[in-house]
Formats: sequence, structure tokens, C-alpha cells
Amino acid sequence: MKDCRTPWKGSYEEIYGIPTLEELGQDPTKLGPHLYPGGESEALRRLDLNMKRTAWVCNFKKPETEPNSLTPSTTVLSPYMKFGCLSTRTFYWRLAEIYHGKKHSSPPVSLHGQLLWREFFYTAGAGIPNFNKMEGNSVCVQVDWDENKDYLEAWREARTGYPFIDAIMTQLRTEGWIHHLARHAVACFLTRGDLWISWEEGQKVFEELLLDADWSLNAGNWQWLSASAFFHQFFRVYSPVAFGKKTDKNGDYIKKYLPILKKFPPEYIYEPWKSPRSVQERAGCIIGKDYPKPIVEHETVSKHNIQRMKAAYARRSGTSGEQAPKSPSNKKGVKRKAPSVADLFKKK
DNA sequence: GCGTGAGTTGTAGGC
DNA sequence: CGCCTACAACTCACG
Repeated sequence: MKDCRTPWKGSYEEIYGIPTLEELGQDPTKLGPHLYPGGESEALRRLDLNMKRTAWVCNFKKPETEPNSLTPSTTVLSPYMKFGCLSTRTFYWRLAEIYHGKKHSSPPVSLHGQLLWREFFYTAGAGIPNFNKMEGNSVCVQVDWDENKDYLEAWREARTGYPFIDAIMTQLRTEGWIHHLARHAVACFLTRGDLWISWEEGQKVFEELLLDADWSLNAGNWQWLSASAFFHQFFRVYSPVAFGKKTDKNGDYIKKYLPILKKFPPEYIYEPWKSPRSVQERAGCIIGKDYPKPIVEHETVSKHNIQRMKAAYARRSGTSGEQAPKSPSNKKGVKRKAPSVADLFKKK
């Protein structure tokens, strides 16, 4: 029988070892902080640290955690699970032990719930063809997204002129992890909320910049946030101004990631373009020069975009010939809806 | 086929 | 500050 073992040589590290940052063309002095070092030991240490807080674990409700706290309000175990440093089963049963005999939160909002969401998207990703695309994806609403290179670049490079959005995109770029609700805010902004750019473009950026980027979860959550699949209440739009204020009135998160804005008073930190010239001068930051003006007016475009979503949904429901499956039961070209997500999970 | 209620995580305004 | 409602309005599961 053939020997399939990895050949061992004295030069193993040289041939198979992990390349240095310099070898990858990176300048370590120009990179962000190294907040989430890899490896199983680190993953288990982090798991232990989180699981020690039993009351916090038992009370955990995902929607109530904060997108813009200065230290993460959730576990940040996702990068470790993505790379296989932490087993989901280890995490799941550890939680079960802690829950045992205690009052605790439940799925979908509990920590157990978060693991179940992961399984849900894995199932969807494995079973639905073209899950990371709009076209040919049976659960995805077909939307007439715009191509707008300037808007896409502004979003990606944290130059939208909305401090909350730009702060999040800066944290993403420098630290590689942002809170789930921060992802909601920037994803909604890119797609159905403001810029009307395809979720596939956002998916590519997250794939590159998120340490925890995971194929099925990335595709599934982008469809969720753009109201293309799973979630359909497209009239619920995140405000790039109001949403962050709920948990960070002073804008400390913005000041951390966008230091150019740090001298603005709290009443203007989320919308500095509304501040009088004198305030901008005192802050040492002129809007339109030192920090961009908003690239879109949220109040206007979000209302318009809701109408575009409404139209996209209307086109979808039954009337779309190209989407209607040509099955024998539909050979007369009867108007027919695309199969729902639930249909796809049903046993035949 | 139709009505009803639920849907992890909206916002603005009133009390 | 927390709770309520209106806003405009979707799909999906279930009876």
C-alpha cells in the first residue's frame, strides 16, 4: 500500500511553515491591533473566559447586545469556529452544562440559538444551488440593484460621510471583527437601505475582511439583511444616524475609529454635516474637506428604496415567467410562485 | 382559499 | 427611561 503520510524533512518549517507577514507583503507596523490570535489554546482560553460568566451566559439575548461597545459585547468565538480552533460541539455541550438546572434564555436569541443559526445557514448553503448569488438562487428575491462603483468604494473605504457607518467599516478593516448588529447596519446601508448595491458586493468585502467569514453564513446573512431571503420586512430600515445612538449616545465608538471627528460634541457626532461652521472649526474638522459630506440623504433614498423593494417583490410573486419552474404540473405556464425556503427543507 | 399571528436585532413620537 | 402606537406593509405557517 502506498505511504500517504506527509513526508518529514528537517526543512519542514521552511517548506510547509506559516509565512511571515513580511512574506505576505504586509508591513506589521501599519496593521491594526492583533486582537484575536489564532489557535486552539487561545480558542479554549477564550471559551473558558466567557463561560465563567454564568449569569451572563444564561441571560444572553443576542438582539440586546451592543453593536458599538468599545470592547466586544459578544464572545468573538466565531473566528475560532470558522478556522476549526473551537468545536461547535464543545461549545454546545459546555453551554448545556451551564444551563442545566438554571433559568436561561432560549433559541433563537440565546447562545445555543446562535449555534443553531449556524446550522441553519449551513443546511441552506449545502442544499440550495447558487446560494452565494442572486441569479439562479431559488430562495433569493431578484432585485434590480444598481452598479455604482463610487458608492461601493465609499462604503468599502469608510468614506460614506455617515460616521456610524464609517466607524464600523474602519473597525472591520483594522480589527477583522465587528458586532453582528454593526454588520446589520452597514449591510442594510449598502443594499436596500441606502446605496442600492447588490448584497453580492458586500459579501465579497466581508469575505476578504472578516476573520470569521464563513461561506454559508456570509451568503445567508447578506440575503437576510438585504431582505432577499429569510427576512422580508424590507420596510424596517436601519438609520445610519439613529441606530448607533441607542447604545452610544456620546459617540465614543465613532471617536475611537474616526479620530478626525473626536472633537465634535455629542449632538453632532452622528451627523457632523449639520453642525455650524464654528463648531466644525473648533473641532478642527471641516465637513466636505477633512471628512466627507454624506454621499446620500438617508431620509430621501431609504423611502425611495422601500418602493423599489416593493416593486421587486411584486414582480416576484407569481408573475415572473423566468422564475416559474417548468415542472409537469406547471406545463401550461400557470402563474406560480417560486418555492419558499420552507418548501426546500420539506421532505419529498 | 382566507384570515390570523409571528417574524433574533426599525424609527419616530407621545406619555 | 421604558412602554406604547403609528408608520407602511412583507412572507410564511397554520387552522
